[in-house]
Amino acid sequence: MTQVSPRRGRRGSGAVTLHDVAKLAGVAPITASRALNKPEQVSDEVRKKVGEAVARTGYVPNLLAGGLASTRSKLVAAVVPTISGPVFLETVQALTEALAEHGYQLMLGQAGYVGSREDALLEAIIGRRPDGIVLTGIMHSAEGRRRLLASGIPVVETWDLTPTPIDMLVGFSHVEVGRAVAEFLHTKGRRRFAVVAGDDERATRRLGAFQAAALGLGLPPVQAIVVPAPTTLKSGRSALAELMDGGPKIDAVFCSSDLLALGVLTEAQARSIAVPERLAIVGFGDLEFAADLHPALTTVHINGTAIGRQAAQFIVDRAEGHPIGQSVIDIGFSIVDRQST
Amino acid sequence: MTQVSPRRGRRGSGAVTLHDVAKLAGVAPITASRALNKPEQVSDEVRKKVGEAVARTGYVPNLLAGGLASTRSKLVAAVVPTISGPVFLETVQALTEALAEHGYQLMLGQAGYVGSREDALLEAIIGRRPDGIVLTGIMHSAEGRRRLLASGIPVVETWDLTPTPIDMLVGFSHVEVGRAVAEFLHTKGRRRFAVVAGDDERATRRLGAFQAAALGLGLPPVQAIVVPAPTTLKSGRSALAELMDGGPKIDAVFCSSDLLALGVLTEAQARSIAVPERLAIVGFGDLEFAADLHPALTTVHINGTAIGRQAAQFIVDRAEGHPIGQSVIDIGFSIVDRQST
DNA sequence: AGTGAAAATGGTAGCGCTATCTTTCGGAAA
DNA sequence: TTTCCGAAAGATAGCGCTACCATTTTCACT
Repeated sequence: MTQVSPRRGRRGSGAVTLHDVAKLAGVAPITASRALNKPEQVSDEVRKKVGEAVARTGYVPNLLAGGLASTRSKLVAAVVPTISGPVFLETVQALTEALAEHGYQLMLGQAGYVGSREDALLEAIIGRRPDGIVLTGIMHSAEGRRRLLASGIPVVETWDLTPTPIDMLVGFSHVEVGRAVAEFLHTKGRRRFAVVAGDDERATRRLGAFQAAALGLGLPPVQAIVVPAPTTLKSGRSALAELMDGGPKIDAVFCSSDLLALGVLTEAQARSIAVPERLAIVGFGDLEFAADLHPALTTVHINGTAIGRQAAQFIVDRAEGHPIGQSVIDIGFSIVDRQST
Repeated sequence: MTQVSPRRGRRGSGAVTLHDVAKLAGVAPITASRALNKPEQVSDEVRKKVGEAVARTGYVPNLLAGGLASTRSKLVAAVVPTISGPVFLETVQALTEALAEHGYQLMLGQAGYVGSREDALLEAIIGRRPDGIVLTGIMHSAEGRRRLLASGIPVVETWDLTPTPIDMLVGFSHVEVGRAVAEFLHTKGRRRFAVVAGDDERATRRLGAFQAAALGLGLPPVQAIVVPAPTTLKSGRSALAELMDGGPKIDAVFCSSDLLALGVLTEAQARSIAVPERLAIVGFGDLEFAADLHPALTTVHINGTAIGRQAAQFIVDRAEGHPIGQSVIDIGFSIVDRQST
């Protein structure tokens, strides 16, 4: 009752604080805090008074302070190679939404495909003490993995299946994809394969498995064109040009992204190569436009939304202390057979 | 000298703190803080000792605590309608990178085109006390604008030019775009226009200006097909189908996104409508693939990277207390004349 | 009426860091 | 030598919030 705090002046943001709200509501600060964060623990009357005080003052809780005090920041970091590759967008979107439902906010970091900024990025992320970190197909450096592990922050790796996950994981096997596509094309009667792949690690793995499977099927060697990641329509066009202008004839191309496939398709049209009659094309990703191309693109479908949602689930469960059954989930994939094969 | 702090136990994250580093380096915490944040204010010796202590302990500064104490969070929030529309990606990417260079981190929020989540999102953002907020073509509600203003956080609106910006702004005139495209097509000898546009506010504005300009040019009424945002290749296809199957003949279509334009182009190919001979197509956005389509797509180029960079500049300048010359920048646009017209 | 347990509220003490002020100290000016 | 000044380092006091524990109130049940 002897509280006097005439806002001495120089420090602080000058914004409304929980103290102000509490005073206006006539309760202790801690009670006001509970009214907002654990409403079931206070009486209806307090809840109402505090609610009114909040409305009257326009109070917005300072989550930095809350996070510091509670060691729960309600922040989740997502790291992608680059945001402009449309592949992970679906995952990031689902992640953002699923997290928002639980009151978590997403922090975005771009690692770049080359992995130079990785260190500074990690510092920036860990320093923010997020409640979780979602990695999409990156984190090459052993040093980086060690730092993540040391930080004690829950980590979800996605879009891949590694034998030694840092922590949790939701993805699928790129090796399986490569093999499955090779078999699929073989079943369709194709025999002379080519691959156009980005030079990132996962695409390379798919490529390798595809080649191995073709070999196992007794087919001639697979021609491979490697293009720089992120992949573009343009690289797809020039890759097909290269494929047609030199080297042995081919009757099927497996592309490491739908954008690349669109490029191949575009070049095929420009050269009046009939798809799928003379050339079969398979993409990867099943981007939203794939189904509506002409001809509709056969591609490998990955449920990016499910990956994002599951990653969010993992992190929220971990943060709330719920037990987690499986910490590694293979989300699988499917080949969507459309008109381009 | 009587300091005793045996880590009493239950609270806190258990991580290495600045105190630990300072103790190991044999200096006061505040000195360690300075060694890290204002290195020019300490002696070489201290800088070295602290550096070693950091390396030995693996210390990562807690930015939540730092932000709370200094009221500068080094966080910037970006709000987009949805991340899956590729239009803003370039801007977000440039923003992330430019901010990272100055030690700022990006927080991503999706408002949705409908603007229902806006309120909760604002709460989550403002509560984090970011040093700046970047808005991309949203924030309809007057209430939202009021809250932003009240928060005192620097705001940059982008991708639009409004007469009454909340704070800072970097964008271009959608009205000008609509008019310019109409004139462009007219110059090219086209006379019977159609528009396929998403139902978001900005696209609608472009549409309106396009129609008005066509009218002013003495052309017949412009047929408009409005499709739901975010726009897709599929909507583009069905829009052209609708346009061809009923109504008066047309010889040019202005699409409110490149994806839509790709859809129109695809449908035209499926129907063997020669582009550009019988139908001219203009897109919007100049996505990376536009130049490499067949035929290459004529489209409106917006320098999304410049927008992102300028927005970052605005915020950093504001945060560091540098004076800002212009607080409203018209970044302009250009029509890239390619093969589809 | 008496008891104990649960529900509701409050007090205290930090979370880990930095703004602000104060002290210390070497050396240039007087 | 004395004085003064700036550079370097430290002590103090929070930033705004919540964990933890203590206290008060309520109320079902003997």
